[in-house]
Amino acid sequence: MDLSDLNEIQAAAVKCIDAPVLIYAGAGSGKTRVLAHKIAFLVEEAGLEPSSILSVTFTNKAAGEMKSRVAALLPRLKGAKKSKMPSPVVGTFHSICARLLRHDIHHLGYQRDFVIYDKDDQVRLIKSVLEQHELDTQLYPPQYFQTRFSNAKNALEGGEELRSRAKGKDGDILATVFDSYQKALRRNNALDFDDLLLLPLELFSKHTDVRDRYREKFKYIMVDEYQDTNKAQFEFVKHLAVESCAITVVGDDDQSIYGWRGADIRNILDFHKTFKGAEIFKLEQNYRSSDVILKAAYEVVSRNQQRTEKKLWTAKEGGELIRIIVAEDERKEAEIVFQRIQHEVLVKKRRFGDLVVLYRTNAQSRAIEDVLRRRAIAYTIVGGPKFYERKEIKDVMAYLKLLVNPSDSVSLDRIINFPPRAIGDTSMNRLRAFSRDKDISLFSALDNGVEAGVQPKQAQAMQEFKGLIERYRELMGAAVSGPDAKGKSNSKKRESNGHLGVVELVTTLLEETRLRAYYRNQGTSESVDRTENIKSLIDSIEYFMEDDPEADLSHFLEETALLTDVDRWNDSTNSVTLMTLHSAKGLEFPVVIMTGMEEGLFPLMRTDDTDMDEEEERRLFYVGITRAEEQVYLTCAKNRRRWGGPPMQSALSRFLRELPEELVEWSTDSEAEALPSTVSAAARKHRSARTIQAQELAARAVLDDYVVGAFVEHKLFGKGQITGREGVGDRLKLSVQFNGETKKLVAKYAGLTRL
DNA sequence: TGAGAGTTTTTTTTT
DNA sequence: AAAACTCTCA
Repeated sequence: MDLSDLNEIQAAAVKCIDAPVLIYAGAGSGKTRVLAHKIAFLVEEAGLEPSSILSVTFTNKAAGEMKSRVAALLPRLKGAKKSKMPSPVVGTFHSICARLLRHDIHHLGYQRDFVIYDKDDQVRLIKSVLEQHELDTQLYPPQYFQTRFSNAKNALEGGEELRSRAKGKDGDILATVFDSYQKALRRNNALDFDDLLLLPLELFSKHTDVRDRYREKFKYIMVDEYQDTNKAQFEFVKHLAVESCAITVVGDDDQSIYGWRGADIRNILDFHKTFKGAEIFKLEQNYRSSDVILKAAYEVVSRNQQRTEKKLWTAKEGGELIRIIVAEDERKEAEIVFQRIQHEVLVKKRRFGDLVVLYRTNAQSRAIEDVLRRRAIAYTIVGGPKFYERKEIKDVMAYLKLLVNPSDSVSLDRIINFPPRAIGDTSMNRLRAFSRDKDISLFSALDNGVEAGVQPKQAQAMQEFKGLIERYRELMGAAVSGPDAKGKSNSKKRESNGHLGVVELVTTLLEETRLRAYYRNQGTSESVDRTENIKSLIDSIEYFMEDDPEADLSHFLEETALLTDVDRWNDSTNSVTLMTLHSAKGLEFPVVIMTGMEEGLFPLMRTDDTDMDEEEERRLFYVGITRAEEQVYLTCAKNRRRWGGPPMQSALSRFLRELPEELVEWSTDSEAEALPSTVSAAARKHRSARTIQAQELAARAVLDDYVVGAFVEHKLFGKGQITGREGVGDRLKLSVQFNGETKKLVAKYAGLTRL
């Protein structure tokens, strides 16, 4: 097989298939290329079936990339009909485990149509457990339990460890609540994120026949971003590969940034202990960044004590200096971000899609977003207020989840009285007590309202609701038997007629429940957004179904639960990307603008408890810088307000001082504004840049001054005032009020002059 | 029971 | 500053 695309070390790592392989792959060292080649190599040279190779990636997006790169390398994969030729199994730990459990979870006494609880669902469930134990949720915040439980599970610990780690009564409470929480999950036929990783382990150790089946199936295992695996993930890999030793893992301890999520750096450092005779390769040639960027990044990260020594190098020389810009406050900082975008696009002739703005916390995006919106810069936010976490979306999803799995009491709780059906807390509490007493699911208890001591009117409403859900379950083609029957009913028999397509089903359901109408009739500007969001949820269900006509509702639910924000990010739209440093891992951009470079914010310091992990913060900084190919900007604000309070003075981030002086260039926002009036060479350069900008502005109206309220002049209509705007770039339309008459004009062609 | 006013908390990063 | 939660009154 042709490995001429690879350098010597890369090729050696690909060809080494007789021993476990650990590849230290620095940022931008071409590890995806290596992994893709190795899969192709295993197929071509070792004769493995593609479907017998399991490749674990960090995001689903990376999985998609991996698949298409492998396909490009394997002509027979590419040419063949997709359905004919099985492709390698590529996905994240979570999605691979979910798929596995859909197959085999019945061995553990769960039903296959389990739903996945996100953090919000978990907290709700914990809250109801706390109430059941009559614990004050003020004194015992559900959030806290959620974190503790998740950490415990990630470390493969349970109630006992929780008990012994905490002192005294707290330990008992933790253990008790944990126990009830687990039981509640099981009753609801639900798994939380951590269970997705844990249950396969339980399955493998209790049912070795199942484990052996998977060992047989997966003849070779590859794991990317190995430095970010936690204990459960490590055990999963170990189960499958410890005997065969047919495994390659790729990682970079300098890019380990998920310690807080249970990622265990020892997994990479102790790899050779678990997998005997491991071969280690270090990829140190970087194909992404300029020499300046690499040197700066190394200077910073090499201060860390806990790391294996490696130093990236590049064949490129020199590069643009790193620019640090100090702003007065976060508003000015956002202005600077805008100016730099403007500069890069107009002067350096870059596309908007070449730029990324990074920050430590999601909350920082707002100030930047405000300015970019005002300035009509097309931007895309990755993460932040997440679509699938919006209230209205969760409401609709709760209906869908309940259709798939009526045992899901968290979803039931959420929607039983939404839109209002006159079933309040009192009634529900009675019903809950009743269902616990009789040990039946909350859903089936809906029939027994009167028996549970609920008022007749409410009891009837409950029955009606149950009838509604059941009717739609039938329309959907689900087994009619209900939740308490054992889950041998297979989902795949909806060829039979009388069943609605998923989209029709959802639309009708939303009409009948009047949920959409509820939001539509609120009449607030917010409710307009919410209605829109519901619409786009339906659209995305439609797309999903078009993509995979075989899929059903539970597939859709699974996908939405496991997709990350980066997965949903469409990098082909030509717009500036805004995201957190964590989300940026694995990505690259010509220009990186890192904001909020202040002590306390980055490195981030929590005001209350535990002190920060300085080394991890530094690695995060390293990850940020090494995303850049050519240019890095670092900005900070001297004063910043955090959550509404008065502006607080902040000191420059220590990381700024750790950069070698000769590689950086400092300026402040006031200097930046003053530049054109001075006479230095740099300033002249800058001024000519401004001139170009002005011309470009008029011609392209991409970066414009057409703010609402501005006064403009039109050749024909004369003087007017801008009253509204829609669209961006060439499609920017302005509403302009001229002398009593309002006109809508396409900015590009209107030839307006700002007054 | 339901709506609206008033109060408190939140923010670290994410599967 | 916004969302989530609690309280009060009809």
